[in-house]
Amino acid sequence: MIDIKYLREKPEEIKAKIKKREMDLDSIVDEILVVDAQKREQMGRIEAMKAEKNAASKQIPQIKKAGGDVSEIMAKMKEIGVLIADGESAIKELDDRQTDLLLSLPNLPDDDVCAGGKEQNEPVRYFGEKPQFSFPMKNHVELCEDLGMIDYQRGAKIAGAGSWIYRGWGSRLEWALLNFFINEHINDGFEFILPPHMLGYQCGYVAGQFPKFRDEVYWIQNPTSNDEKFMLPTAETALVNLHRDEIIPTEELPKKYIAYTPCYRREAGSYRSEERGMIRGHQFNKVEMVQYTEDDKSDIAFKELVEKAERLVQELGLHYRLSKLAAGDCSFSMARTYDIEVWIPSMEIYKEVSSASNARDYQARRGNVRYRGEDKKLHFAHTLNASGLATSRVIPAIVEQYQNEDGSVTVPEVLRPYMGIDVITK
RNA sequence: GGAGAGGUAUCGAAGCGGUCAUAACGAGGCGGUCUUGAAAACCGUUUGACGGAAACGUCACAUGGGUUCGAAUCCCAUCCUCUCCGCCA
Repeated sequence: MIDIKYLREKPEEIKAKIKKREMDLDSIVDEILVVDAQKREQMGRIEAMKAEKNAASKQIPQIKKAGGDVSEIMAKMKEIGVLIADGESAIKELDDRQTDLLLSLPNLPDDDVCAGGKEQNEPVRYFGEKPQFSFPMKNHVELCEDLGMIDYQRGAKIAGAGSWIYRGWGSRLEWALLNFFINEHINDGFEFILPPHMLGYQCGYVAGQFPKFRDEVYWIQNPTSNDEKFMLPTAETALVNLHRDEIIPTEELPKKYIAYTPCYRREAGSYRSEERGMIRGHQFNKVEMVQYTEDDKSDIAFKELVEKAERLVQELGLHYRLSKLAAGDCSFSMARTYDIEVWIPSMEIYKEVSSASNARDYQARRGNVRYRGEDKKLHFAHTLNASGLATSRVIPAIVEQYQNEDGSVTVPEVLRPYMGIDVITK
């Protein structure tokens, strides 16, 4: 949520920043200004009437006590009451409208984030090199099926397209990765959270997924009651709500959390044939990092998150690149995003395994997450998140980058203690 | 699922139609007196949001409605917490 005071003062600046995202929302900004002015004008009138009514209400018991007649004043207050009620419903309408409009504005990109869409993303650095194979390379779908690691057929049979089953060494590799990630984060002082997977609407609202992206998640409805929940599309949704409506004790900042959850996404209409296998599915596993910081310290946290995510990929020995996303490719709620993209040899493409973002105060405003600053005033916290990491892109990278001529896959060294073997064979 | 109790500031808690909502009382925090220092004691001070250039005003007692000239207080709905009973992994 964008600060209405900022919008009131610098509407042109906001319009320009949104344009960097390749969105033109000038008309929305203009409408907000109009609604805002109407609302304030209306509030001034109504508050004056309320002041009059409050004063009269104070007098009534005194006049009564003195034995005076209050019927006239009461009748007058009744009239004013009707006017106030009308005015208030008008204000509420304007306020609701303004909120709707404000919610439809994305976060503003940081000044150093370049304008434009995906094609303007800038690679920041590369790690390792593209592996070369002296034999005919297999893709991860073949490798995983041949080695009995992933069962795509039965996954689709029991749950539909976009669902797969880990089995045998596939499950063991998945589990090893998750444990490896979690242990690294615990060693770095992050608190390990296992949150509920079904969340209330408010969580998606605070994270910035709702109302705009309401259709992209799975909803749980119950035939015997009206309560609705949704399956979290990322643990970020749960973690950025932990301190909703709280004043976090300043000495506890920064708060550093990680959570492991499956991520449930509808991915409606997004299937592409080159994204076979486990590149894009309705459920994938991810370890997510989230930090809450003071509003002048989120840049430090951002750097830490990017470096931590990078380190995991480095330790796995995978070739990747770090990209700084252009404004138009950053998520709706985010002021800046860096992606870590791992090399998938069969696709000859870099695929995202981690996305690190700074939401600044955008989510905290929606969730009313505050702390007391040195100036003794309440400030909105900053929230940041980064995957650390999503396994569904890591496994294809591992099996493809580590494949051997005989169809076996060498286990990355850091995972061997977790798996108890050096090579996955048939 | 059934029965009951409850949700008021940082915490505990009083208030149960107006004269106690900045909100009693207690604790905590901050400042001070005393002290070599600390503790104790004592004194003072401690909500946030919105509108307004300011003066000042408005709003907030879980949430949303209603009754009333006036609601923390009465009524309705919803959410949450706790206790007991039932069912269950």
